[in-house]
Amino acid sequence: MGNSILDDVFDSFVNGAKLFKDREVLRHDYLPEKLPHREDQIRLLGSTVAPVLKNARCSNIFIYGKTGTGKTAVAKYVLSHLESKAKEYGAQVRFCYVNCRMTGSEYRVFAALSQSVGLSIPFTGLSVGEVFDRFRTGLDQSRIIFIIVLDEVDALIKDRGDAFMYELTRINETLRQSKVSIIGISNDLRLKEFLDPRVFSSLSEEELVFRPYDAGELRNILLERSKLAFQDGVLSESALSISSALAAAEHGDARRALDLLRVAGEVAERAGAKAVTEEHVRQAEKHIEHNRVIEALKNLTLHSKLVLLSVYHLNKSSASTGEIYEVYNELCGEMGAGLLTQRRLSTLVNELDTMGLVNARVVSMGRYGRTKKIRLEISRGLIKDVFGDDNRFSELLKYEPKCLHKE
DNA sequence: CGTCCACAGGAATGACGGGCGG
DNA sequence: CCGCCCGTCATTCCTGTGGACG
Repeated sequence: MGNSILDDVFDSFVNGAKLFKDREVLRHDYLPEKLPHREDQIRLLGSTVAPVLKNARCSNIFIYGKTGTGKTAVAKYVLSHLESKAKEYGAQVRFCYVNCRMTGSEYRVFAALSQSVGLSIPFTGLSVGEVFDRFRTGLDQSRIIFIIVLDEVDALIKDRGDAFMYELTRINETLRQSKVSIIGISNDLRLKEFLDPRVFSSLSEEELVFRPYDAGELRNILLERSKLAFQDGVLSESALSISSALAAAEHGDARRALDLLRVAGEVAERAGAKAVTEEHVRQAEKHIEHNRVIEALKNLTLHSKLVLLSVYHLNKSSASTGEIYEVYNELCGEMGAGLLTQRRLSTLVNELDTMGLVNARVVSMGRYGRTKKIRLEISRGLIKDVFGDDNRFSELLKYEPKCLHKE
């Protein structure tokens, strides 16, 4: 019977210690019934939106806080409760949650808003202004109080500007039968610097700041969730503490803490352990980072890969833009790809930097110009692994650029 | 103390694939 | 099918600049 290597895997999965009760609870999009240490914010947001229950428009609100401080969770929590209350009181309230970064463009944001007032909008083809007009008329006809939640709105403003925000904040002036309130959520506390003062003041009739969690608070959050997520007594005290401590060090990111704990649980389960230990959390940390990088590498475009390979080939503590361009130039020739300008390469390098694959900072070398110093941020072994598996790149991995050999 | 290197990085513009309404 | 508009990627042209060298 025991004829396959899988038997072990399956058997230990079924018979081995079951650690999880419900691992979904540890996903960061899970909305718990209690949000520890956010009672104040919940009350404040709640009292701000409460007027809609009497069919009055509520103030616009701006919410600040770094990632994993519970902004999204609190907003969704309050609004879902508001929604059921509104049914109870028969208030004509509807809300629409849009994550601006995921949604991508102002066009798609307006499309999403339109959809939630019952319009269907083609995912491309119309002008932004047209979509906005349709949204406005559609909204007005629905005769409702409409609450718009724009999550991660900073992402959109930074690369599209705030013109669309201006339109949105002024929309009430042209509505007869509906009213709009806006809840903006930003990860960047300096967002006001990017905003037209008129937009900013109208947007932040109320402001709400989310402080990062400290290690103790994170510990409480994890404790609450782990009661639902794990079997009793499976999670060690030390695993709990180290998860909170690691996440607290990373600007108090609860999302991070939950990820660590979930992956640690998976690691422990796979190892057939009876409990989740500190060591499992440490492995989870590596595991998460490893996956993140591999995923990022795979999704790079052709030229970004070539640029990264160029940095790899230079193989020194820091290379300049010019050096990289030389190697990149050769690599392009080697694989017969058309080459991009140095200007373009420069922005590709910046992208690699924000992804954390590479470290780039501008330095001046005085008489010898001004350039970016670029260093690989990930292990060379990882690059070998990922690119070695790809036929198109395995050759380039071994290729020795000529420009590196002239004295 | 000015020069001048080797780029940085903004702005404007264009090519391209995709999708619309008419 | 056309004319129009979209977002994305890329090019071209450009002005700006920290600081070692002379």
